[in-house]
Amino acid sequence: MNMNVLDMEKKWQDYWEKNKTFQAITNDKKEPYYILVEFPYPSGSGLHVGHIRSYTAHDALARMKRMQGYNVLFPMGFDAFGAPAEQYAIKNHVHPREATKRNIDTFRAQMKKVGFSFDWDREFSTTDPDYYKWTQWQFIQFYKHGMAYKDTIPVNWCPNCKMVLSNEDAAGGVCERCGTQVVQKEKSQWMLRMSDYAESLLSGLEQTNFAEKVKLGQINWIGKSIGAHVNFQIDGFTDTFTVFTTRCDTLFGATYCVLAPEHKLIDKITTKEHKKEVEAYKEACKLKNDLERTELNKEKTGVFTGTYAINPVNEEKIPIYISDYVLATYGTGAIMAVPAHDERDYEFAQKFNIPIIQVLEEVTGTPHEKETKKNSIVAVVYDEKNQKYLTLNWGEMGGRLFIGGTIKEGETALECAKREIAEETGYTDLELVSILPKINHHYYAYNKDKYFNIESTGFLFKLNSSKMQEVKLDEDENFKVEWVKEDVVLKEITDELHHKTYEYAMHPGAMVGDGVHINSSWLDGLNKEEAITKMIEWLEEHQCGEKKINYKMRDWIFSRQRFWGEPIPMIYCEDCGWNPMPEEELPLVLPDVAEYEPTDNGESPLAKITDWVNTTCPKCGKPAKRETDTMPQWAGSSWYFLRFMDPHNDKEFASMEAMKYWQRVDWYNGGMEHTARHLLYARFWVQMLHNFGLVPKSEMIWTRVSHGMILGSNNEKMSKSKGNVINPDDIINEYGADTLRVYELFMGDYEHDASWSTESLKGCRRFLDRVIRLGTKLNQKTGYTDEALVHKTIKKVINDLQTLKFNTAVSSLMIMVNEYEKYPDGISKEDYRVLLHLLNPIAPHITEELNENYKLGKPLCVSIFPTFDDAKTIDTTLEIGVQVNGKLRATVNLPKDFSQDLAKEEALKAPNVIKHIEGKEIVKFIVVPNKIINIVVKN
RNA sequence: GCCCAAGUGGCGGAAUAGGUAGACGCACAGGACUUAAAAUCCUGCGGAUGUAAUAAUCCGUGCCGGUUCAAGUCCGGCCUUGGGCACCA
Repeated sequence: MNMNVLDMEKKWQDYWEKNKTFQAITNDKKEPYYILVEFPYPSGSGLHVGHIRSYTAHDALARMKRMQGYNVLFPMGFDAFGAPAEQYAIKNHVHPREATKRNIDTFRAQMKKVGFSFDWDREFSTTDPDYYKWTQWQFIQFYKHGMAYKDTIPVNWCPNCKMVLSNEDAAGGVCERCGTQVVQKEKSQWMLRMSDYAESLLSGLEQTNFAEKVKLGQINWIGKSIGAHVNFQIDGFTDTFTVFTTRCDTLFGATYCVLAPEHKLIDKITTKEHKKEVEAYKEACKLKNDLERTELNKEKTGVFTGTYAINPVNEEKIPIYISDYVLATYGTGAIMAVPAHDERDYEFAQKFNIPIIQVLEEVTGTPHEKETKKNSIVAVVYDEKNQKYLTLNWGEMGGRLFIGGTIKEGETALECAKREIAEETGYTDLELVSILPKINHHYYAYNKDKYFNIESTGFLFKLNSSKMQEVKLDEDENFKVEWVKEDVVLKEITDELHHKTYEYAMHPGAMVGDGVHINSSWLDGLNKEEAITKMIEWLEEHQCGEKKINYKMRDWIFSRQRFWGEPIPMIYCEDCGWNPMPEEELPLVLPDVAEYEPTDNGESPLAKITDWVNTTCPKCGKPAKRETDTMPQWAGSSWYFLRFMDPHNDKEFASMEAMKYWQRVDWYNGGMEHTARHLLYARFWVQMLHNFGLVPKSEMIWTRVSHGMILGSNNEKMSKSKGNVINPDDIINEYGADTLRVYELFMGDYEHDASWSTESLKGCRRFLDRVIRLGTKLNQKTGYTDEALVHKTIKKVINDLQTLKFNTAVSSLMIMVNEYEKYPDGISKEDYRVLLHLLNPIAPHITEELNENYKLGKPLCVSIFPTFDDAKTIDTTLEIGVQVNGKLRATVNLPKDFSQDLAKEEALKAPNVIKHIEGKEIVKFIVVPNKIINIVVKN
C-alpha cells in the first residue's frame, strides 16, 4: 500500500462514476428500494460534518442493499431557494443564481470526495426552471381544485425597512435588521387549505412507519381537540356570538366571556362609556405580534366592553371582556370563561375581581354503599413568624391532621372553621387568607364505625397573634396541639383530604381535573365525561350549541414578498379577477433584476419589473398583472422525492408508471427540526396530488428517521463564533474519507447527538490500518478459519445496518479484526474477503483497493453481499455462568445445546459453587439453554 | 406549564425477548522494540476488602420501593438533564 490514500480514494470514485455503478434504473426487474436523505440547502460555508454523518449512514445501507440484489434509488439534489442567497444578492448585486450555482458545485464536489453512492444522473436543484416549472404547475392544480385562495391576514411589518418579516425575524417584537418596533399589517396572501386535510393527515399516519416520536410531533402540530360550540345571546342586542370550548360541562361556572381584540362584534356591542378604553386596548394589541403576545405577556390584560352576555343554561348575565389571551385565529375567537376550572381564566378573574364559581369537586377516598353525608371544613393555619403550621397530633388514633370539623346547622363554613380552631386549639386571632376549592371526600370513621361522604371546604388562615381562649374538648378528642414545619407536614400528614387541602392552600389556582359536578343543576353528581355528553345533548336540543372538533393547524400561508423563490403563476385582471397563467407557458421564470430589495410597500422586488408584471389576462386578453409574491422555501421540498423517481420527465412532474414502480420512499432521513413542519407539508402536498389522481398513494413516505447532531468537542453546537467547527475537507485530506466515514458511524448512537473527538477519529484510522496490515498475514488455506465468528459478524452487520445501529456494526468488525490478528497461522483469503465485504458499505474505497490488490475476487460493489446461516452463528463451546441464588459464583465450559443433565453435573463440580451450596437444600435448578444456570438454595 | 426522550467507568458508548453489566473504541498507566522519538506490539484499567501473586468476598447501571430463581432491562413513586410545543379555550 504505497499509494497515497487520497489518490486511491479518487481512483475508486472515478471507477464508480465511469461504470455507473450506482445508477438506479426505473422498471428494472430487481426489487426497488428507495433511500432518501434530506437534500441540503447549499450554504456558502460548505458541507457540514453533520451532513456527512447521516449521508454516510444511509450510504452504507444503500450500498449493502445494492449488493443484496435490490435496485436502490439513492438520489441527491439541492434545496436552493431561500433567504441567505437572497441576502447575498442584495449585498453584492449579483443574481442569487450565481452564488447558488457556486455553492452547489462546492457541495457536489465535497460529497463526491466522501464517496457517497448517489445516483448523480438524477440530481437537480429546486431552483432549476425545469424543476420549479412543475412546482408552479402543481400550484395551478391546487388552485383549480379550490385548494389555493387569497385572503387578507396580518403580517409582521417593519415600518422602517418597509418589509414583511417572518416570525423569526420579528422575534421580541422588533425588526432584526434595524431594531424598529414591528407592527401588524393586513396583507393579501395566497393560502392553501391545509386545515381541510387535518383529519386526513392525522389518520394517514397509520399508513406510515414513522418513528413514534415523529408521529407524535405530527399529532401535536395538528392539535385536534373535541369540544362544543356554545351560542350566547347578547343582552340588549339581537346579535349572538359563538364560543368554542372543550369543557362545556363547566358552563354553569362561566362567569364572563372574552372576545379576541380582533373580533368583529366588538365595535357594535361596546357601550359608549367603554368605547375609549376598548379602542386603546385594540390599538395596543395591534402593536404586538404573536410572539410578544405569548412570551412577554405573562400578566393578563383586558378591558370590559360594558355589555353582558346571557349564559344559555341559567339565563345569568355575565360581562363580556376583550383580551389578547384569546386568539382570533383559533376556534371562534371567543371564549366562555370558567375561572374555577381554567388556569388562564382564573388568573384573569383574580386580576379583574370577577366571581369564581366552583362547579366540579375533586373526589378523594373510596366510596361505600352506606354513607352518611355531611358538610365539613379543613383549616390550615400558618404562623408566618415561625414558619410553622398548626396541627393536631392524634397519635395512633389518626396520625397528624390539620383542624377539621363538621358544620353545624345555621352555621357557615367560615364560622365553623373559626369555631373549631378556637375550641380545639384556643387560637382566636386569625386572618383569612383564602377559601379553597371544595373536596368530595369518602372515609370510614373508626370511633363511630360509620362510612361518611363529606363535602369539605378548605381554609387557609394566617395567625396574627397568639391570643387564646380556653380550650374545650370532648372526651374523644384526644390529641396534642403542635406547631410543625413544612417538611413535617409533607411527611406526616398523609390523610388524603388533609393532604389535598394543603396542596390547594399552597398552590392556589384553577381545579382542572376530573371529579363530580356541583352547582350545576341537572349535571350535579356527574363526572366530567358524563357531563360533557349530557351538556352537548342539551345544547343541541335547545339549539344553542353543538358538538365541534377544532384543530390547531391553520391554513398554509403560501406567499412570500421575496425575490428568490418560485414565482406564483397567477394573473390578476380587473374584470376577471385571479386566473392561473396558461400551463403551456410554464415555467414562469425569475427575471434578471438589478435590485433584490423589497419595494417600499412590502411587495416583492418582482413588482418593480413592470415588463414582467404587465401581461394579458388569460381569459379576456385585456391588460393584466402578474402576482409578484413567490412561494415559501417549503414548496420545492414538498415533492422533490417524487421528482427523483422520474427527474428528466418534461411531460409530467413524474410519470405514474415511474411512481408506481418505485412505490414509495422506504427510508427518509432528516433532522428532528423538520419532522413537524416539512414532513407535514410534504404529506399534505402528496395527499392533495393523490386526491387529484396524480400520485398513486396518499402516503409516499414509509419510514422517517432522524439523526442526532454532531456537536463540537466542547459539547456545544458547532458555530464559527465558538470556533469549534470541524471542516470535513481537512479531515479527509489528513485521514482519508474512509476514516471519516468509519468514525462518524462509530462515534455514538446514530439517533443521538454526539461530540466530535479527533482522538477517537484517530482510533478509527488505526482500525483501518490494522485491516490493511491483515493483508500481509494471508495464508494458503481455504474456507473460514472460525466459522462461528464469520457467521456471527455477518448477521450482526446486516441487522445493525438495517436498524441504524451503525456504531455496533463497526464494533463487531473491530472484534473480527482482533480475532483474526490472534490466528497463529494467518488468515485465509476467504477470511479476508468477507471482512472487506462487510466493511465495504462503511469504508468503500480501502476495501475495494485491498480486494483488488490481493486478487480476492470481483470488485466488492458488484459482488453479492455475504449471507449467514443462523445455525452456524453459535460457538461450539460456550462459557456458561453458574449462579447460586442469583449471584454469579462460577463459569463452566459446555458444548452448545448442552443437556440439562450435563449442565447440572458440570455446575455442581465447580469448587466455588460447592462452597456456596454446602449444607443447604437445593430448592430449584434453573437451566436456560445456552444462557445461564441458576441454583436456588435454602438454609 | 404540557408532551417526548435520556440518565451505565475518567470519556464516547455496548448489553436480541429479564439471564455472566461495562463489548468496542478513546484516554491513562506499565512493559517490549528503538541511540531516541513516532509508529507498532503486549499487559492492566468501576469501587472497596483481601492476597506475595492468585483465589475469594462485598458494593455498584440517577434516587426510593415492588415483581422475579434472576432487574440496566418490567411495574409504582420521585430527582436531574436534554429536546419539542407553548395563553390552542
